[in-house]
Amino acid sequence: MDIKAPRGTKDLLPPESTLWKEIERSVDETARLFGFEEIRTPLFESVALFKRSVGEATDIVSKEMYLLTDKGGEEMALRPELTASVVRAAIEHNLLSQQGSLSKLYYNAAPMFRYERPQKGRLRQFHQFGVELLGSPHPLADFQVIAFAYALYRNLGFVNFELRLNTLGSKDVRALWRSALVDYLSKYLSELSDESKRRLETNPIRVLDSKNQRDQEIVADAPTILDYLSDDDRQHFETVQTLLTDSGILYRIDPTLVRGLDYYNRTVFELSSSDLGSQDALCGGGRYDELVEQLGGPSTPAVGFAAGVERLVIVLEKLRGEAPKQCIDVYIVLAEKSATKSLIAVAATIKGAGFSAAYDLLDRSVKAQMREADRLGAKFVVMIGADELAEGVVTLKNMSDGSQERIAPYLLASKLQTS
RNA sequence: GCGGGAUUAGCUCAGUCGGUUAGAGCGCCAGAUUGUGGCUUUGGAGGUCGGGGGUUCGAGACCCCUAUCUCGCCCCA
Repeated sequence: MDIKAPRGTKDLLPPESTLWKEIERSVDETARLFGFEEIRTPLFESVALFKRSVGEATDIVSKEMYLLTDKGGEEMALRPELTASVVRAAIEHNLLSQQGSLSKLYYNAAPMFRYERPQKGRLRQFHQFGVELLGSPHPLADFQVIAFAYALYRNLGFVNFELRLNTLGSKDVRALWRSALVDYLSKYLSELSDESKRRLETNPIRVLDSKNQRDQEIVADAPTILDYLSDDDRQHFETVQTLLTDSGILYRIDPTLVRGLDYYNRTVFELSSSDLGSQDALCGGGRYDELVEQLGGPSTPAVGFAAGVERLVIVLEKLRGEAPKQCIDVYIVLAEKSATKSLIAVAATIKGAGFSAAYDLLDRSVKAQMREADRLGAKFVVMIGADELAEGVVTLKNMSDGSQERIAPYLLASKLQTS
């Protein structure tokens, strides 16, 4: 076959799909506990939405979007992220019209598209879950969003992850800091890596998380946002930290943590795992108090995060090793070919009692059927043959100890329930 | 978009200096066991050696192009 899945896309097959299902259930359950409700938005949106929210100069918008022009001549983009869409939907459906209204929304395993060079943990179609909490300026909102992410990873059994926290201050403060940063970095222009020289022009804040060693040495003494914070910003950030500390959530302040999307302000955070290699961010998020208004809605503070499902899966598989196979409760072996009527009746009885049942669909020998039962991890085998038919019974075999007995079919359900 | 590594059976991989019919383990199918799984044993099926071109008497191996995966850069979830 010469047609393959497009570069950077993946077919989701068992048993990995089982793990995905578990993650999705875990996200749903955590959302329920935190009182978040699900939102689903279109896979494509007007290009303008992302230009106005994520930022026209960002790589995501300037280089990585899947663009298409529909037959009506509208410029569309497959969504590269979901915050912009959620905010658009919240505005469009007046979820934010009331004073003091609050929206707690989440999304689960939602596909996103970015035209990037594929790598482990980085695909062109990838999937995220995340939350958006719209309407609260309070540090408790920041806390709740971080606590949501933290609880989720903890419940899935994560131990090796790190929560990094920073604040970007508010808009005017950030502008001041940014120009101080540019002044400082300019002094070292000749020593900076080429990449950082470029970023100094386009997005100086990103020089902070350069992986180049000399860059990092220079950055270590650079002016930090923490020195520029307003009293309100500082108070907000400290309260968030207090709330985290009080609930036993470990974090590290990382002044070099900056987010790649333009709309963030104040609190930003990232959860990362050393099991992932260079694409190590499990989830990232923060506060975006001006985005709603910027997209034409009422002035509404907000905070959220997004998490990569594929990266979570990589770490979980590493954590858990071989996936346990799904076992079936009962395999029905048909030893008398003409008895299909009994076969399907017995199968219906078993499934009616809430137990899973399977039987041979390939007209194979008894031996092959038994092998199949074993392979499927069947706890019991029900055998139907000429003898059983004549006596009006079935043979029930316990696969773990090999014992077997003949019983009337109507007793199967209760027998299975008590064993 | 830039640089490195990889691609051989369903899976994980070996394949020497370029040599004749491309191998192993696991998995799969069947027999030993005419109605009974696992363990053992015997046999069997399964390969356009990622694709295309070139060098050569001869290419899985060497050269070029290409696709995909992967590691790093970039970017980010």
